[in-house]
Amino acid sequence: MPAVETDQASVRLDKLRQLEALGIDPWGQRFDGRTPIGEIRLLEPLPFDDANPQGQRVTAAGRIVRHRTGGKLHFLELWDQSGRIQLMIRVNKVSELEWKVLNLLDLGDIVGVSGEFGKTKVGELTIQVDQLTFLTKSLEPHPKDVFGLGDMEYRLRHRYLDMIYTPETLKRIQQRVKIVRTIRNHLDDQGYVEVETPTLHAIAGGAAARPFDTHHNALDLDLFVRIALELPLKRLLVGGLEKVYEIGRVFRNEGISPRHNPEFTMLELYCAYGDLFSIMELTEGVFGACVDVLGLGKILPYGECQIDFTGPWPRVLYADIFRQTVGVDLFDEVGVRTAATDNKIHLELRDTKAGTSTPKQHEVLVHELFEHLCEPELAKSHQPTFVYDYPAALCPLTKRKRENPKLAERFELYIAGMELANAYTELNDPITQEATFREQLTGMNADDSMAKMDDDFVRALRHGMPPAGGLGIGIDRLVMLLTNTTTIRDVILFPLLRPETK
RNA sequence: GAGGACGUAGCUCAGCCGGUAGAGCAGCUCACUUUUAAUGAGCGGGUCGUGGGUUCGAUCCCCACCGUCCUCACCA
Repeated sequence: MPAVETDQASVRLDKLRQLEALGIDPWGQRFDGRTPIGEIRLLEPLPFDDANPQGQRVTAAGRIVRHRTGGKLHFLELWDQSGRIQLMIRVNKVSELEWKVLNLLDLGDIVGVSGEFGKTKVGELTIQVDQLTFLTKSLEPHPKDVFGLGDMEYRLRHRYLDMIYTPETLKRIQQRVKIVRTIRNHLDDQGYVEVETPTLHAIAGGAAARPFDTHHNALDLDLFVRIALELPLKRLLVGGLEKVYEIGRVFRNEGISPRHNPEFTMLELYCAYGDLFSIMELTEGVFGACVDVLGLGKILPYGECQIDFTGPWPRVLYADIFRQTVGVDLFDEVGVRTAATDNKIHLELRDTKAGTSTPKQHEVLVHELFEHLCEPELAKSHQPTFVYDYPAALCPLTKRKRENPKLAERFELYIAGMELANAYTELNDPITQEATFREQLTGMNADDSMAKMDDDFVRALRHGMPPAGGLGIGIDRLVMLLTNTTTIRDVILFPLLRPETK
């Protein structure tokens, strides 16, 4: 007895050949007149009555995701991006050719159908098919969806299957689109203009992160892929755009975690004549619009907790939360060093390559203490909280407070322990800007410094940038928060994975 | 970068003390004109991530590598 061909892909290829033998194009043609399944499901479902058909005629197209065969009666489920619906196909309702095609269908094939919409005896919304059009053959077996897709790697390497068989995935994609569109509408309504600025930068400024390097051959020029949108947008403020924003991809050559992907999407906006506090209100407005568009009320679940987005949100001073949590004053250098030692924070930065170590500057220690002690404290409440007035040394692009130049007018928005937004009253004094670009924080890795001399940017400021407020929002984290998603990989369609090696 | 866990059929997963592999679904064949994870009968399907080692014998123990996940570090 010859070996039976059992490989599922081969079986499917064989069915493709059989379709061709029947004169069917296995890759299909234009198919007009379909209605999304989600809309069909809203029609009035009348019970089927052969003698007196009253149901509405509908046409749909999509993927076969289930197939219950009977002798002369088949039930299938058809899936499209708007939903699923049952198909009922009876032998005496379709042509002989269509019946042969039906018996060659595999899970994952794409078909178009027309027929009467109604409900079966048990009340299931159904299309009783009288026209079956084959549209696309699937040559690979699809995962059986009954128990869902469990393996993260499989889901990420086959995102297209994840979209079909893990309903939450498609839903999150759709919600992300809604959220981003809502942000654009909200800003456009307030007179903001959206722009696109370069991705390739000669100087990777605007944030503290390691950039990706690249090279332009014709100019023989080393370049970086942008790590932030900030500096080009502020040049546009100089140029007279008063309310400007960009939603764009930025790239940071750093670790990957449930909250970090090497490329992610940022919103940055700048508002001439605004400041830190006008930006707080704007931020509440943007978040509020996004929360509203989901239509789930003002209180959304995130993991174990409930987040109440009703504004205005609490505003707490960095210095206050520092004093309360760490127990010493922000500017108490001795106290801070003691607290750092007590909390096992190293007072020196060791450069293992150079074999040297440098004592860390006061503000670096302050912020390490803040991250170790204050951020967990902030995470306990889960509720949106603005933390503002940061140590100036940590903020080279931020305007100093007039009454205390050791503080800068910066806030970060914390929700559920995540940093969701970062905003400044923008530094528009070119003399101070040049000085902060020159000042390297001592005890901080040079790669990580936000202070990178950018003469061209300083020159722009020297021509006069209006006082302004600026805001950055991590769109991926915002979508995570609003869609109750705990890993950034599930709000990014194709997060970075190592390529498979055969 | 450090530590931990995992990798078995198309998918989801079992596999005990080391004795050469199992289930459900999917696939194939047959039956079935109202199913809902349809049902009934039967049949196929595996380089147990890769490469070494120990052993009479390795999916199982050891080492290395590859990949994924988690925690930490990094991300001021």
